Amino acid sequence: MARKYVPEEIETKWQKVWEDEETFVTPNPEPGAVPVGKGSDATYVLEMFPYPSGSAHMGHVKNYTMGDVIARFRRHQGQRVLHPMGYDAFGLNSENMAIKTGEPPAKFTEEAIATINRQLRRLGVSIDWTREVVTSRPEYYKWTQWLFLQLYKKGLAYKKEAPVNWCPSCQTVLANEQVVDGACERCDSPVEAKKLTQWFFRITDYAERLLQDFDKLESWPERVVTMQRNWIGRSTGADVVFGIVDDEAGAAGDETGAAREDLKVTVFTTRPDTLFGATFFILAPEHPLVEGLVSGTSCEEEVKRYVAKAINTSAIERASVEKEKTGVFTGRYAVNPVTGGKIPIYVADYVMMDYGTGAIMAVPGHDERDFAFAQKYGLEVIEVIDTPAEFKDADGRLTAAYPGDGVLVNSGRFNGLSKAEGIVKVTEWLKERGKADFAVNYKLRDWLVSRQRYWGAPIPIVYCEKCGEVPVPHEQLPVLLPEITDYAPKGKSPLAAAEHWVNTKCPVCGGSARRESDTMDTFVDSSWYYLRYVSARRDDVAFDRAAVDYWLPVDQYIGGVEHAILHLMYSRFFTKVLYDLDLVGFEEPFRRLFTQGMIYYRGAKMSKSKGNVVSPDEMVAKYGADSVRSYVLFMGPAESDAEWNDQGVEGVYRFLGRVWRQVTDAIDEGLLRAAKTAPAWDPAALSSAERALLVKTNQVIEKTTVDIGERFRFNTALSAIMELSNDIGAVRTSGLRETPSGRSVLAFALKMMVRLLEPFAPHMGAELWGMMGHEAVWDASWPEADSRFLTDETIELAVQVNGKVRDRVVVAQDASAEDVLAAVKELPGVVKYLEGMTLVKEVVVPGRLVSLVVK
RNA sequence: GCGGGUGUGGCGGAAUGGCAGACGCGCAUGAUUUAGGAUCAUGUGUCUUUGACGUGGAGGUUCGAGUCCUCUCACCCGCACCA
Repeated sequence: MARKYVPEEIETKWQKVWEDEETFVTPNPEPGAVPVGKGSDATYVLEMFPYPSGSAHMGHVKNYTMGDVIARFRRHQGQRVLHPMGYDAFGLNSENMAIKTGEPPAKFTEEAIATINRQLRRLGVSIDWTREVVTSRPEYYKWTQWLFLQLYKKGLAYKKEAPVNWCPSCQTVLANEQVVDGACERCDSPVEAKKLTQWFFRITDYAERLLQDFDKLESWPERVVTMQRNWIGRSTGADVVFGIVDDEAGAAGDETGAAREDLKVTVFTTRPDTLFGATFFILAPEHPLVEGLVSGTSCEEEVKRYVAKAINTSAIERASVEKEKTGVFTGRYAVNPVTGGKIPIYVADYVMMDYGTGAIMAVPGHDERDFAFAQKYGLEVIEVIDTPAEFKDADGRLTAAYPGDGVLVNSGRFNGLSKAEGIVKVTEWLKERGKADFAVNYKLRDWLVSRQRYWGAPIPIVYCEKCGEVPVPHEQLPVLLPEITDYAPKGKSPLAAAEHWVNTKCPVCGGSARRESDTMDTFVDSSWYYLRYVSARRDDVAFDRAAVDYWLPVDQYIGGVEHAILHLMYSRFFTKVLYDLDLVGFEEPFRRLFTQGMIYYRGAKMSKSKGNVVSPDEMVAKYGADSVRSYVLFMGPAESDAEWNDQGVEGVYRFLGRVWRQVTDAIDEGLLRAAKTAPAWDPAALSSAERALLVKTNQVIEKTTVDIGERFRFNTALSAIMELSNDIGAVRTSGLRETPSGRSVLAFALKMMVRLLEPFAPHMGAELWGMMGHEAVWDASWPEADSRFLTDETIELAVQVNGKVRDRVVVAQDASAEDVLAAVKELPGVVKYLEGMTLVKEVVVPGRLVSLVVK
């Protein structure tokens, strides 16, 4: 008697089998057993590892299911698949819990890991758990610290004073990500800028390679590449040196004025061609020259007041484009290096200290911002690029800045050049005179990695009274996090208060020393975890080179687009550094990247505060893992956002129930007792109904293979399998089961349906495949479509006359165009439209349609 | 402002330049059932229905356009005084 479909029963059964038999454990090849380099049989499928806050959500379910479908599919194709899992376990969630409760963050972290671990196993994700990594455990962060030291030795990790985000209420430094609209994410107080000495990684050294190596990627979403490109923000132009002179009256600055004539300020500009139109000069309020320039002048008071105000204005407010431009005159002048003319120097907060040199030449005629400033302060505007009339008033004066292309005018010897020529010629002319050079500028800043936080990897540096800054030697790693009781930050890292830990001995001279008390940004942990998986249990190396060479780079990386910039760019940077250190043999870690869309519910992103969360646990309990897995991929294209629909998951559950019944009923009828291998059908001996089902089955094999393997269109793969199920259902009452060949076709269709569905619904796949008398569906090779049965013998073509479908014609699949046309011209629906007309064109699209044009 | 993307039934969505709406949800009718649920069958873009119209809008290319080109509107995402 057919068993009822009880997902929980079969799912827990197979999950236990997979666990007990270590089905998905994939060891590294024995040393020497494989050729050096990436294994031709090796595939690395990786999903971004979760941050363990509480429990897994539907986004995780989608992410890990997608990876699992691909991993299972590749295994069926004969690949050895590395499909590991781990936890990005350092970070603020557990730390904030610790601050609130006084209990150690490790406790919350490990609890969350246990929960997510259980959830992933309950979903039947085929993971090699022997490779699990947890970034907050000493056996992992030992190697994070080791990597820090590799960068340190290369001069890529360094300290400098830098402004950071400071929350006065929480008494702590915040990461940029924790600053939301200029306010603290946790308490909403406005964030202040504070100068602190911080550790940085010199990612700017790699800016050019990070841009160039996009060419080395096989398949990344264009928008991710674009976002990174914009973030790196390369622009080309020139550094131009301006001299500074005293004001003509010389009243206030007489005594020091002489010295200032030698003073030089460099600006970066993308438009050296407009230099003749530079009518004033601006310094950022934070520019180091400002104070000296104005000291003792009549402008001093006003400038100092302005600077103080600008520095106290929040970054968000100051960066607002809508804000009216403001500035103050310094009483000093710069010398335009091409005209020799004196131009006034202003201080204005629309010039930022952290881009370029913090000083600009202002060309109001051809820069909108400079134009607005010139208007407000009555400064001269000169047209130096021939400007279209719509930018001018009746007198020919500019009414708006013209930033476009044009011919140079009012520019002396350079008149008549194009914008592009002007950029080159003006720079070259100045370069010969030592006043400029070609320059490239990036928006990318060095990566600030120190955090004044407890729950992170300690930076492995000690400060010795005698030897200064000393890296912790390899043998002394890991620098363990000390156990403390008060996790609340008080302006510096909670670690700084752990005196017994901070006080240590200098590794060089043995004298008394103090440990660095800052910890590393958690993005450091996640920038190399994909390497650790290959050697997760090794305690003598971070990763084994031969194993890395065999498995990496990652063939398919899958995750959310929210990591488009930070995580993905930091990982690319790390890989390049490791390549330069000859620790890995490739420069890009992720060959193919897939960014999945988010799951919404009731019109919004799921969140606990909105109370619109769909719990994976509840859904799995109600419908089973197979249904939840299948539904998250059936919702729509995996890369698009999609809205969770309670009835949608029910529909998929019904579909799986139908598959279950179709197969179990067939087994009860003895239909599947047929031979275990596919019979070699004789095309000529098949009835049309048999052939139709056989063709459908082969078409679905073909489509599913392409949809999973090449297109990542899981929704259409599932649709196709549903169609197959519908067709199987439709022959239930037909005569198909009355003949041996009919029964064998039906049995074949049922088997293929189970096989094709298995990556999505692996438990049902294992159960039904077993009930059919086979073993270990997860090891079976992927079905291949039989090209003899991909099309039917006859096909129906639509017949168009002047673009409108007027009739249909059934012809042999391989009929010639002549035969088709001859048949078409007999059709009553066509004859009607041909009468009294002249046939001017005939188009036959094989397998599609026929199109006739008449006049 | 700059960059990227998306617009198709009541809903999610499908469609190498070739019969728009596959598949699923929902809905309707029927069968089964004491009833409900489940299951099965049939139907389901719109309209003034012998036919016409339909993929945000307007043009264009083509025998043929959701798909390619030009312009335009709406929404979403990223960056944003980047010199």
